[in-house]
Amino acid sequence: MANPLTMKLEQFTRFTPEERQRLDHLLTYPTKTVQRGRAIVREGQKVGHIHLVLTGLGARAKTLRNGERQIMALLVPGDLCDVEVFVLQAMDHDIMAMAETTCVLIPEKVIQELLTESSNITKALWWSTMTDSAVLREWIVDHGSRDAAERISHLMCEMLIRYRIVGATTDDSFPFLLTQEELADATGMTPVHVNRMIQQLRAEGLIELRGKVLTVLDPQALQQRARYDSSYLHLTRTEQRDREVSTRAGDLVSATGQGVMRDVGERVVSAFAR
Amino acid sequence: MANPLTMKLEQFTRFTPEERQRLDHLLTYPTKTVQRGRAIVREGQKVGHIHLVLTGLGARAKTLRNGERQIMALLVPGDLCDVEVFVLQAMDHDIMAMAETTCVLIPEKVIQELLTESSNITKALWWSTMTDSAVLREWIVDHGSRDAAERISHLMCEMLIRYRIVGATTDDSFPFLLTQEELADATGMTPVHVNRMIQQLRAEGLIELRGKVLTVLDPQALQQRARYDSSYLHLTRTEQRDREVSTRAGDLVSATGQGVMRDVGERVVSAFAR
DNA sequence: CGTTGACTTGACGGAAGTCAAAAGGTGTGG
DNA sequence: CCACACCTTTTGACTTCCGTCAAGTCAACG
Repeated sequence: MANPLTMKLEQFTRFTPEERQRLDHLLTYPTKTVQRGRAIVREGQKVGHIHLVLTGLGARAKTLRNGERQIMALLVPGDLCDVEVFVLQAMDHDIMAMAETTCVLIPEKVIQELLTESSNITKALWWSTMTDSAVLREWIVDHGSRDAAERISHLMCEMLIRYRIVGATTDDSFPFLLTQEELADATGMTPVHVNRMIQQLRAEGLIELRGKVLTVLDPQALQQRARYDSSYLHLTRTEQRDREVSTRAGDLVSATGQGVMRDVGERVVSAFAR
Repeated sequence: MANPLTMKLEQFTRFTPEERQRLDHLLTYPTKTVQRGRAIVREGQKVGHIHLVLTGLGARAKTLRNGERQIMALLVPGDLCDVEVFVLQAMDHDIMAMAETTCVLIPEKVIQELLTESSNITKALWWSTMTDSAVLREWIVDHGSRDAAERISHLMCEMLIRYRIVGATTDDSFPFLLTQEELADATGMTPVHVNRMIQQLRAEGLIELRGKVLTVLDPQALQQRARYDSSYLHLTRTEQRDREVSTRAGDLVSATGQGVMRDVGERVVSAFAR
């Protein structure tokens, strides 16, 4: 199986065959599958391992006293759920499964070893948490400065890129596992209004959403509609970093692996070229 | 001068005299003072040192094409501005001075040395970035699930605690350096409506805001008004961690230093006891 | 074929945005 | 020390985007 974590981190750096092996080794730990609507990790909990999403979709969520729920982040395959366990007492929010979701449970000390032994992987993991913060900031901009239609299209643009990075898109289609109610929880609006906005985006010929698959009909136009600018994802792998690791052996797809990865990177960037 | 970074990090752990000295040493690096309205760090920039706020107030902000500005985070004394420089290519947002602000410029490699040499300080810095993320998430909840009056009072509750941590409050008063327009940029509303909500909070007898000083007249009530729950700040220093460092020498205030720090910690927690 | 959950549609109300103008501070220079 | 400019705060009238409530459609599934 492809390693979504590796695919994601390779947006930042290139790994040596040994580093890739180390990352692949992480997938050998026990997995846990959670049904839609149930919690992957609960607020107040403190567990000894880190959850890495392999398939499905997770969401960081807080439920307020009045029963209202706010989704603060979405976790796609390749995302780490709870790096905070290293230092924090307990989770300050829930992580819910928005669809049947499978995670690997990586023991805390395995990550810690990784962090001490490979500075390249360490940097990449650091990059990962930094971009997670950048996504949080962008969501604040979303809620503060964009109207309903923009918020929804912005989220769709972001998801398209993030799914593409882990190779979960076919052209401009990808699994859109949120119900409209959950989408409402994520964008801070009502399900009714979410529905109206989706209709509108459909009417504008920007998207097609049927079943649980979203097809972006005109990425350029959708991006413009959302006032989307992907720079906050910090995707561009630099020439300098590329040179640091001069040779790269084939990966999952053996001989053609390198080509595949390059393709992904280029497609991701080019989809929303400014 | 008191070290606001130390004061903040001691919410998480206790330091040995040596560790405190290392932290104090950071303040000896050159400082930079930025006038209100000017940038401390600009989007796209990549500098070789890290900014630590000593006095004043900074704000992470993005300016959209239409001139609208969104403030995504506020930086009070003791906050680090740009830890991302370690791994990211460039800043994806500006850091603006909301008032005359003084920062120390700590060379990147000094921080890196710190991270490799003292695991206690490393953990504390890690805690700091984790709580920064938690604050971002809470701001998303704010924008998504709270109405105008709640958003403003929530921000005031948060600021009261954060200023108290670094010893910048007198009772329940603290410097409130944002104009109503800037407050509007932070809460995602219009200056006019911010004004109306402030009037309302005044009328309800919750706050007093004159000049640049905010006095919280009834912390309990304001907290309730904002549906505020400080647990996302992860302030509670555990008994376990307290035992790890059994003795603590006096600090800035020499003999009475320990007592002072304890006081701060207790006051911070007790102010908003659940 | 009835039940359930997700999506859709319409009518109405309200919180917050918009526009505009006045009032209150504050600093600077004459 | 006044006068002026400038910024911030305040207030009022009007508009609009989105929330609310409620009913209705549709597909999936036992």
